[in-house]
Amino acid sequence: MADDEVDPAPELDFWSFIELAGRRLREHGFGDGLATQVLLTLNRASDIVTYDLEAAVHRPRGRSWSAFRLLFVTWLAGPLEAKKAAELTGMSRAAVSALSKPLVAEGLLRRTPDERDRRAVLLSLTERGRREMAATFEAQRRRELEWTSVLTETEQRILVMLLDKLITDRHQFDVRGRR
Amino acid sequence: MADDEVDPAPELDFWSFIELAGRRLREHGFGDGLATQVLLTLNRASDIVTYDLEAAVHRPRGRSWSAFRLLFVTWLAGPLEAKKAAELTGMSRAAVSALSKPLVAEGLLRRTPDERDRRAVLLSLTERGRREMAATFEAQRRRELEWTSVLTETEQRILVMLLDKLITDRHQFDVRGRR
DNA sequence: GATAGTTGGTCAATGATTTGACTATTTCAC
DNA sequence: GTGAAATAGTCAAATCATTGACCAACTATC
Repeated sequence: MADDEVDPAPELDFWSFIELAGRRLREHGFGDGLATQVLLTLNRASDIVTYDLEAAVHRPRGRSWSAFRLLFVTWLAGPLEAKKAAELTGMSRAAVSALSKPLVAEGLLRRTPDERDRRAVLLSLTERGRREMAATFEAQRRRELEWTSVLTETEQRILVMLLDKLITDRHQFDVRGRR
Repeated sequence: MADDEVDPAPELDFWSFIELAGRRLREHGFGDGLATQVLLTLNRASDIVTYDLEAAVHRPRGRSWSAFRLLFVTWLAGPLEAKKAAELTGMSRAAVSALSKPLVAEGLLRRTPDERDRRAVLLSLTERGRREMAATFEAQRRRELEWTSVLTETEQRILVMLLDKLITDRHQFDVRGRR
């Protein structure tokens, strides 16, 4: 039966796949596939950029992407509870706990008991941590600018606005996610 | 009270953090932080949506997000080499190998040796696999529509266009990423 | 103010994915 | 053709993050 042999599509990369997918979904009666295309492209773009930043900026400096995120929010949001750091970075409290251990040992991060709530721990950067973050962020920023420079400033603002809109209005339907 | 330290920012969530970050980066002399904001928002949006789709659609059906992605590309791109499936889904060949094992055992996926290249294996869906994917994708599609319905069709097309632009032109600088 | 329930952080176990080594095959150069 | 280099898939080891259990501390209610 000739249902199985779809033509091998000689040069099938991610982009032609998206097109192919749209066509097939339409054949299967699944509408125009625009929503699928939006989310597929969103995920792919995020993965590619993140992978690049990690590989180009952070791994060479001996840091994981997650460690960078933790240092980054601590750098900018001042002394904050581990719980808050977990929320802002989008990781679990356990992950923050595990990640912070070596960073404290290396002298980048400080953990001070919270006066007001003795269960909690406040995270802040040491002077050394601040210096490293300033340097690391400068490198990351350069890379970010390379990525975003293919868009005009207006396009960048529109992009942010559309992404904001996409995830800010999500309370319309059941939200059980962790953030 | 004189909070000589950084004020604890009572209601600090991801969105106010983005604003705070912009302000702080400006203070530190790092420009307007627009590039940072673009990429931060991109990652966050992708994470939130993906997490939701996995939790709402796939985990309840006993599938991981990765397994779904593998089945999805196999469904739409017909019989394809494991290598190609890895490229399209953005995972490693080893991951495809590992993921496909239980799917074959469950009778959703078929692995047939490639006639032309006896090193390679062709992945395709069984009849049962096709039925499951049709049902699963219908559920995923409904969820996708809920997400994207806060944007007009034009906005969705612009979003895709901007994301395409962001990652298509990346060959300007060193690309060593895996895709 | 005692007690029940909640919350913050940590630990152990689990699951998932990557990298690198290895085998089998193919491709290329001569 | 023959041998060297490259490639597809798999396996083992290592990495990393999540969940759930747990303890300590806080909060609310009686």
